[in-house]
Amino acid sequence: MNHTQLRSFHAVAAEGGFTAASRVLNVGQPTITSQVKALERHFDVELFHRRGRRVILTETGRVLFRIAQRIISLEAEAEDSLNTYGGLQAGHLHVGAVGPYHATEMLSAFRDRYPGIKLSVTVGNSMEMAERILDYSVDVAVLAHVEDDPRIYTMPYSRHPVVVFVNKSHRFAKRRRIRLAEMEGEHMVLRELGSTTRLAFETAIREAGVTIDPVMAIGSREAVWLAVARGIGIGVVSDIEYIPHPDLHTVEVVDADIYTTAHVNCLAERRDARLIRAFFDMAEDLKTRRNVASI
Amino acid sequence: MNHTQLRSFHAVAAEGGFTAASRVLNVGQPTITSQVKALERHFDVELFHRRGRRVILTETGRVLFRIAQRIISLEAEAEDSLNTYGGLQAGHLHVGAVGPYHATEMLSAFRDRYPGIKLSVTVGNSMEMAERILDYSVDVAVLAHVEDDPRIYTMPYSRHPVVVFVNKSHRFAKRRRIRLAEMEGEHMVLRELGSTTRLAFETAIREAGVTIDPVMAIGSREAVWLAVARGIGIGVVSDIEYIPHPDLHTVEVVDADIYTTAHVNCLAERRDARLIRAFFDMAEDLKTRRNVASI
DNA sequence: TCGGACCTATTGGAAAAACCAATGAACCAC
DNA sequence: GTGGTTCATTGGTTTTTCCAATAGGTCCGA
Repeated sequence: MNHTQLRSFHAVAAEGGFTAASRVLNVGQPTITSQVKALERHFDVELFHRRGRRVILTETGRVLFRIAQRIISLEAEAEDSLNTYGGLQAGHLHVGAVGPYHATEMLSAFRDRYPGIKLSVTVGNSMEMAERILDYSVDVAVLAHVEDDPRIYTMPYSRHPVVVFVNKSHRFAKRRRIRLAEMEGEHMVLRELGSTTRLAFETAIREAGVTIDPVMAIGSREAVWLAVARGIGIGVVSDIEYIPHPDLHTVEVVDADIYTTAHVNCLAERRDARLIRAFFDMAEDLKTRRNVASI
Repeated sequence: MNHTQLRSFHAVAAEGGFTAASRVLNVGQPTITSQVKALERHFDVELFHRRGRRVILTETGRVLFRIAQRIISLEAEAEDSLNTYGGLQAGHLHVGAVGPYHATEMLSAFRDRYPGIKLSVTVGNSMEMAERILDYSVDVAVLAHVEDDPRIYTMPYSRHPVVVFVNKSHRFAKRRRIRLAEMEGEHMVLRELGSTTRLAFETAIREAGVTIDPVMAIGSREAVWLAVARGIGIGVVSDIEYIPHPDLHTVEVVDADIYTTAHVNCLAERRDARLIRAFFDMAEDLKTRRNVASI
């Protein structure tokens, strides 16, 4: 059975005539005639009684019409559904992030722009996020780290200075700015080796010929924060990630360009998937707006 | 949305791959690829994640698949239904007849051959039957009368001698055969003017130059039968229509070829409608079988 | 009862779609 | 690696769909 034939039949039955059906389907009337006739001939049934210029469903036709109506209605439903997803009025975007800091702004903007899209956020380190991108369990990920993998597409999003933060009793506690050289020999609490912030900081001091004393490496931002609050050492953090604390104080490093860059990542081959493109477009807009605002 | 695309999508989702889908649908694999791709491009959605040689439904794809399954299943139902009607395993045939006499044999044979077809029988006179054929309220009609209407197709079915029947006290009651001339001046109980039996009989006696005395014309076979039983006159009837009665006796007319012919009729343009053709074919078979049996 | 309006059927040819064979590229199991 | 399997791409062919023109019929009102 041909679907065009079924659609023609349905229109004729619904509109009560071949000509009326042809108008509804935007085709010529002979087309309708031949489609319905082909359907009748193929199954060797009569679907309509042609009484002069009136057509009346036969019993067979009535049975078919009931089924056809359900099919047509389901097709409309399918089309609606696809339009809804394609038009970004429904859908589900899985977002990965190494921490909520960079991602929240984007998630909030995305939610405002596409209220119908469900958002799920997975938090994990950069390596985990890269894996999840590759196995489709997240659609986009906001990372500081840049994956060196041709399968992953990366867009720089925002640049954040790395600041030093110290306990209130530390000698830097009264300072607003320091120079890098002043950190020589400082006890420091650092993140684990893979941390992008740590990498940026260590690159900077190595270039400046400064050496520090890494007293502790901890695998969590909050743990570092607490350790510094207790005076175990001083810490470094991306300014956007810094959480105020009564015992803590931040200090700007003036003579070095230490920063981390947040990137939006996705599977390269999915760069143009509807939802993913929408997320990147929105990130692009946020970036531009911030630049304009800062002028 | 194109139906071919939907079918391809459904097969891929159901079979778990493009190649598997192409085998099920008996088309080449490139066809499937292009159909699904076209569907995705048209609505700007992703339906499958292509993970190497494995394909996995996206959320959008899952939603569409559920709808597509229902559509495909309804299409199978529609096709089944049409095959059932086309294969004469279901359907409804409206049969008209002037009396049950000629029709019952055919109805019985038809029911045996096509047990799934519902039969409705409408009884009425020839003129009513002709009208009902023309307005589609009966599909076929078994009549003695031949309609002189080009829109009605007619097939002769069986020829039945017209016999005379008399009351036990009549002078013919002891006879097996009479000649037509012997009926000169007889009191006769006849049917109404339109009766085919009456017409055949009157034509025969006119040709033979015999005149009779029509004492009564009654519009019902049963009424004539009763009138003759009471001795009001003698009657004529098609032998197949004759119903025995203790007070009645049938007499054959040997020197005249008086008979009626049962015809099967239908709307000429519907001669090849499946059910109608089946009825005619069956009538043809019955006729042939009777001729063979009579040799 | 006659003609205009309206409807379905038919036909031949044009436009569009579905389709395939061949081939490429990526992946997986051995 | 290597062969077997899978999806993607390309071009050209076959099939389907479609239309314009037209015929033949019914219906309705003058």
